[in-house]
Amino acid sequence: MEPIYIRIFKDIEAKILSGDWRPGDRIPREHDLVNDYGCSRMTVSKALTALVERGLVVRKRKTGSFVAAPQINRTVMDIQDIGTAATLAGYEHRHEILTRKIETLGPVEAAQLNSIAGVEILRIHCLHIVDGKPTAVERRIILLDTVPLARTESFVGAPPAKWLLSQVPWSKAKHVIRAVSADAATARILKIDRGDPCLNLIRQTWQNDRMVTYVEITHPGDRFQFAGIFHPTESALRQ
Amino acid sequence: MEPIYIRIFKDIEAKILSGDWRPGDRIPREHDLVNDYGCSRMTVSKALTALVERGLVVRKRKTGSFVAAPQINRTVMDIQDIGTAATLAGYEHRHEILTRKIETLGPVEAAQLNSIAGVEILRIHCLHIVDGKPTAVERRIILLDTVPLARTESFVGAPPAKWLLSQVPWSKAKHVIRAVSADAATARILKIDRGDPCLNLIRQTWQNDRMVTYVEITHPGDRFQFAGIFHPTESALRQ
DNA sequence: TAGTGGTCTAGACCACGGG
DNA sequence: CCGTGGTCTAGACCACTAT
Repeated sequence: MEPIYIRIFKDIEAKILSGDWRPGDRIPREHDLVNDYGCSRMTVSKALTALVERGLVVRKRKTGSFVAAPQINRTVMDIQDIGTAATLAGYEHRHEILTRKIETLGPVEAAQLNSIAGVEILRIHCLHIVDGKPTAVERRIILLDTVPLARTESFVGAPPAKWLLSQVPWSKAKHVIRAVSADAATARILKIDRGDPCLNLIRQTWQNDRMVTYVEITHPGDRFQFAGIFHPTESALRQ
Repeated sequence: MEPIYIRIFKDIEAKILSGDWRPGDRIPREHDLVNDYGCSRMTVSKALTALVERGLVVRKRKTGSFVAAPQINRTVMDIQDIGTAATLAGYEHRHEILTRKIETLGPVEAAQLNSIAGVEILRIHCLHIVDGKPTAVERRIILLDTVPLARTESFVGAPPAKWLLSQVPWSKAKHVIRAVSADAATARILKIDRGDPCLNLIRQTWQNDRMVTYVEITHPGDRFQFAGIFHPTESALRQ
């Protein structure tokens, strides 16, 4: 037996998606839905809350609930560490640490990262090999102040992304995706030609406003892509 | 006065983010939290539901609730139509329709799109100019069966993305982001060199399993990027 | 001021799943 | 079996805001 609040959710969602109720239209008051479905107001409220999360409805005190204005195109992308993605796709994955050194953060980089010059960092360069082919260069900075255990970690057993995930829960992440030309160093490492298009992912992670890590991952354009599917119903109801 | 369920949410979130409670650790039973906070079980449940959505907690019947395993790096990216993005960034935006013709979908393309050959489509090519510079080529297919009004729409007033959003609520979207080399046609339109790196976004949209549109948008690599910030607390609590 | 949603209670029964 | 979470009730008071 399907829960009542899911039935309410689906009914209203269908009305909106079919165009039967248009943006700006008023949705029945909670009290009316209580009567229609013969349930309590909490149950109606749970359905409406899910519809708000789904982005289909806006609720306003005193005035009522309405079909939301058409939304921007928002998508959820899983931006995984390369090893996990490769394993899921059924490929073998390994990594090589190219550089590993402890430095202090210079003023220029500190400004870029919105951090403080002079703090100790671990700088790591790492090559990822998937299915026998070089698939990504990872250039990473880890703030030793936030992650002291990184000082003695070799990253041979698990690549930095995976190791960090197991060490530090993160509370905020920022991503940028760009297309760039391979510079000479990158081309040499990835065994591609200089100037070839590359997909460039930058990720900066914080734990409670303390920066954890900054990483720039460069993929050959012909060997990698990001994909995201947005199934709004599922995400709103966790089904 | 902050709602109780938000206080509970924040307290547990802090325990997890600080590392005080580690992945796999058991969270107090709902009954215990009811005692701790002197509130009803529904209130506790609301907080825990939000923590599940946030990805910090998993709940299991009979066994209890636990700190979730470290999550993959999931981010929410706003993939907006170019006009909206440009306006938000404070730039002037205009578009030119390069091609607009009604066709039937060929078998090869139909297979690519997981659609049916022979259906009527509207094919549109469109150039986006932001801040006076060509910033994107848009190559789009609209299924006239799903969106019959497109047959007579000129797309002069509003670019296709914006017009579609106002016409058709979508229920599923799939995105792919790649880096590619500019081919000759694209390079000419965008006034860049052939082979220059380009950021390529593919979006396919459905309304209740009926395909609405397929679009491929190509940006010069040096004039566009995607950015996403994930503030999990805000998204889970809608604050 | 009055109508609407926002939150909350103090219970209840049920479904699931480990022992 | 029985402890846990999943859902639900029939109310209640409060906060906000359009009028």
